[in-house]
Amino acid sequence: MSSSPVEERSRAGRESAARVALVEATAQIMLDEGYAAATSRRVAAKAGVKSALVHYYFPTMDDLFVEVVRTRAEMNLQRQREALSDDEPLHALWRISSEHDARLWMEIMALANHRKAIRSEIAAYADRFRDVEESVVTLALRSHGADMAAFPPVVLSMIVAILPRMVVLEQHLGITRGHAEATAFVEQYLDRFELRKESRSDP
Amino acid sequence: MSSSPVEERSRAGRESAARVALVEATAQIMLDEGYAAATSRRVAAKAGVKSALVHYYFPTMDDLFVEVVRTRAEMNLQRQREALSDDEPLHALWRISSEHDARLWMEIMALANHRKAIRSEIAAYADRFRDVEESVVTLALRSHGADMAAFPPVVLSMIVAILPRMVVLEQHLGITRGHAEATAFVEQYLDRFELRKESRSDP
DNA sequence: GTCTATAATGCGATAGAC
DNA sequence: GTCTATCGCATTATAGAC
Repeated sequence: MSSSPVEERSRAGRESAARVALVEATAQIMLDEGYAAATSRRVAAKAGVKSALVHYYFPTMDDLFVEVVRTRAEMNLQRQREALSDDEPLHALWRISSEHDARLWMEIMALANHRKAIRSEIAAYADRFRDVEESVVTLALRSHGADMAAFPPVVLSMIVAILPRMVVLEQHLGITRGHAEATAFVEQYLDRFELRKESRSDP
Repeated sequence: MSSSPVEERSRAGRESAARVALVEATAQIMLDEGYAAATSRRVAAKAGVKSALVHYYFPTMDDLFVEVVRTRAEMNLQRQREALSDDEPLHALWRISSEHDARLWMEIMALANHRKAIRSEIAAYADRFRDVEESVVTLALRSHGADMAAFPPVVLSMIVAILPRMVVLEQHLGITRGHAEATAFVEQYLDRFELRKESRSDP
């Protein structure tokens, strides 16, 4: 290991500048031009290194894609953790979904449809993510004595997770119909289960 | 034109056997292996012709992809039209969404994210599709005197359209959490607005 | 309308120098 | 750890025979 003092805390060279740059460049190209455009030569150029280095860090391109999924999954789970300590975790989760880079995840899902390694990675992530979502929603509903048989928390959490992502995707395609109504509808339901009376326009 | 008597009714050679086979082969490869695998050579091989013929019918690969989108869009709009004459059009639309090839549309959307020609094509289709969905839902709600301000038809129609597609996609990725509950939830709402009392388990 | 042949480019991956 | 150089193959697209 040729770690300088500054790098010493990084885990076994997994965070060398070039490696991190390659993963980030790959995500960026996938987002901008699609997963098919993320070739070893293109990501190397964007990261400012030569393409042979891609194969030094990631023997196959699949290894690189898996690392992109892992990295972005951890980023999102971290954002989710932060949302839990929000005053209104339900609203915070909804906001995460909206800000979420839905378009990158669409690329990742399309990729996962045809690559086993990525499929397992994304499935594991989705399970962890939905775990947290469901428990937050369950808590919110319970504290309002909602009828959870008629309105299962996991369903509300799926709608809260999926609808805003779909709106983002559609907007990029030039589709806008129903978006305003869908957003208003979900927010109205969130308010119903998580509105701190003393905090709205009347502090 | 060298049309045989049988082919005479087809519009200006746009439906030659080879051309149709190429479009179908492309859709199949996109579904099975992703849009990146749909190369001129691969689709030609699958259609049983030589790759130069692909470029005879479709000067660029984008032209071919656009034709796939057009063809599948027309197929789905036709299925939708048939659903309208169903005894329970709301349930029929829900069924279409479920049977819908969500995975192919995911590929098409990923492709559309980065290719302008395909983007316009899919936007036009989505608008026509959602048009019909919305009016069917509006009719169903109105005939039950539902509160449409609190429950906008376009939102219900989005949920009815998106949720089952998402379930299909996730299932293929190995995610199952919440699927049964989501399905049951939507069906319960459909039944509420479109249940012919005399037809259920008591004919 | 369909083919053979080919040009020009880009790809993933590896060997080996430094 | 990063580079140069290269192998072998696939890609889109075109030219031109039939």
